[in-house]
Amino acid sequence: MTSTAEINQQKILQAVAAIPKGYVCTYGKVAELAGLPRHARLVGNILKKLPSGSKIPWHRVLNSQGRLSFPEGSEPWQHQKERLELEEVDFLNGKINLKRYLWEP
DNA sequence: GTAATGACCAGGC
DNA sequence: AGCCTGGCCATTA
Repeated sequence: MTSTAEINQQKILQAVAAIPKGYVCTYGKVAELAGLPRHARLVGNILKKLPSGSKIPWHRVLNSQGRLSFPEGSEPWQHQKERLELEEVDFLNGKINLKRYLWEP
């Protein structure tokens, strides 16, 4: 079915997949890069439903505060943090320095 | 059809 | 720093 989500999902996933290794992006930016301004929320909704094993680097997507969108200390939070650290993204005080790692084309 | 929810954001206090 | 509000849009009940 060619629902809106179907199309937007591809655009958003494509935008997320375009984030280079070692960089991160915010939800708002991802939506904007996908050609869907102000769809930040939709990005979260889609990533949430994303099947595990997907090749989408969802861990490179953060909220505008440079923090992970999960409660600090939770399982998915640790998982995402770990993945980012493997890509040379450093955490300072539990937050990421967006000035340094934010990907802006 | 309406109402509530969400891995959000920016602005105001 | 924090918390609340309005907005945005798709999904879900």
